[in-house]
Amino acid sequence: MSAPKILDLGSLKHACKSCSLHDLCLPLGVSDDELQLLERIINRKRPLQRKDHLYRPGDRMTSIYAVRSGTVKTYTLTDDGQEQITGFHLPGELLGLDAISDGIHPCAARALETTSICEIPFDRLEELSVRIPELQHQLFRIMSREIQTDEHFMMLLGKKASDARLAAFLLSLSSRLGIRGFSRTEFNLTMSRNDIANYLGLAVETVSRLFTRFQGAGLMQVRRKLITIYDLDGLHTVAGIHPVGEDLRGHCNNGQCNPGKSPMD
Amino acid sequence: MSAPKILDLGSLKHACKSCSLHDLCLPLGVSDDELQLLERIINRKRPLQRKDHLYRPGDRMTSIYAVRSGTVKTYTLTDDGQEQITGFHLPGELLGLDAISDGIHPCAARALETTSICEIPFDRLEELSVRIPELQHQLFRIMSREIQTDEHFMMLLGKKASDARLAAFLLSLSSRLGIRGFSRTEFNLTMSRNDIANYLGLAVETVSRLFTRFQGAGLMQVRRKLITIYDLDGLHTVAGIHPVGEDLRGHCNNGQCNPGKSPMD
DNA sequence: CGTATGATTGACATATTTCAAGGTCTGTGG
DNA sequence: CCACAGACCTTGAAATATGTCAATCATACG
Repeated sequence: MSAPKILDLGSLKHACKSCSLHDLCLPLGVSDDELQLLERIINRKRPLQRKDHLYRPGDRMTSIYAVRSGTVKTYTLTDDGQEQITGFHLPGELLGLDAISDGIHPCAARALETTSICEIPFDRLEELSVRIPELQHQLFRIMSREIQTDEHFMMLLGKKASDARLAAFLLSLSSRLGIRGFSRTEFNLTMSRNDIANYLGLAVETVSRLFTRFQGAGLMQVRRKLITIYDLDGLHTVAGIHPVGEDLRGHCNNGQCNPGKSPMD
Repeated sequence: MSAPKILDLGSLKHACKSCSLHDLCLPLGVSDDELQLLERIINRKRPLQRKDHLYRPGDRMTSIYAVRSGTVKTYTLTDDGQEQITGFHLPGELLGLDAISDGIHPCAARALETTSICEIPFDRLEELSVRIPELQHQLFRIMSREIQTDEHFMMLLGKKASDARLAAFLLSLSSRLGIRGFSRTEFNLTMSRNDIANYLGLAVETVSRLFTRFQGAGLMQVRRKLITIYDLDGLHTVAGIHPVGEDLRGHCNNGQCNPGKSPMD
């Protein structure tokens, strides 16, 4: 089908609330009218199957995307053809922001499992942002947060040892899933050990050993893909983050700082 | 409003062209009128002296900044109080974009030498962006570019050996200076070895040794702060970027491929 | 079932850090 | 102007975290 199914507004609005554009519209005073305008430009795409590409490096960028459900990894190829993963994108997160600059996707985006996606044509989003200043502001905020997250990640790669990296990675997943209403302590790794290692700049073997070590230390249980975290604070300590020290909320590199729970489950 | 000294438009426009907001206005069809509007909100700040802070972590963010001349480093503090440098900002580059999200600076910004800065109040820039869609677009592009650069840097930290990191760093400086009209092959490092090491996730000693090695290999000359690059292509090769043909001499992840001794003594 | 893919584990290699020392430059105060 | 202190940089030797290589094991999948 060329034209994606048109959804009635009520459900779409709900969709945005629980799903992805949460970030885009909700945290600010976007009126219902404006919300409708926004929703009207959003397309739902047919779900991606595992290993399907959403886009590839060099593709023309026309839209940005929000993950509704599933997981997407983004990666580039190094000059010698190796894959370098630049991020994992969970439900409610945007991707494609790195392509605005050139209008060409520098990365590939690929589903790690069956994944549904909302597509937001960027030119229309820009038009709308001119008409809805709050939306423009929110877009700036989202991109800024991405930059902040990236900086944080650089610190991880530049300064932290392997165990701290893996711990921080797990905590990041935990927190991001938690924000969307999933369990913070029990979840499935949708990416392979290889992907994790690649992302964290480590060897697969190192990641594997660390999992066993963390498990041995009673921090968590690892059964294949299934992670059960027993000791979040302990993981924080390994990650070199002081968990209780008042400031975990203050930073909250993930946005969503409001203590209020995600509305849906 | 304590309008800082009003500069005549001619000189300001010239200032923007040669200086910093080049990126912001020139590459697109911003009319003279619009350019004037933009220029009117920009303040020149009194020059920073070496080690002066432009802002500190936790400071309220009200403006973004463009480096007119000089160098600024931005850094965060890790949880255990160590400094982690997140970037060096050369003339013509913007900083503070990571603070839009929270309205609070997550990083500190500090001058590495006498530095002059333009300040752009962000709320006014946003207002203007609503009125000048091309400006909004350009801002999105700039932020997107930043994200892209960060992704690239992650790859460096995650995948590249120390020599490739340093080579890439030098090439980045070279290219960025070149863009602004400075020499690509001869420049001063305004940052200490310590800063470089910190930024690249290496030990100072490693950086020092690499400099000697690069010098011994005839890639460049290092005299204290003064860098003279003799072989840009060679540096590209070390950095793992194939500038032209691909000749990596087999495996050689180490820059010094000769199994014998390092060419220097 | 048997083959392919991914994960784990061990032994070994090595790039980079750490530790320690000495060298060089720069600014300062006598 | 010189001497000195302190910061910065370089160099060497030893320590180590992590990568590489190789073998085995578990799981998924046709």
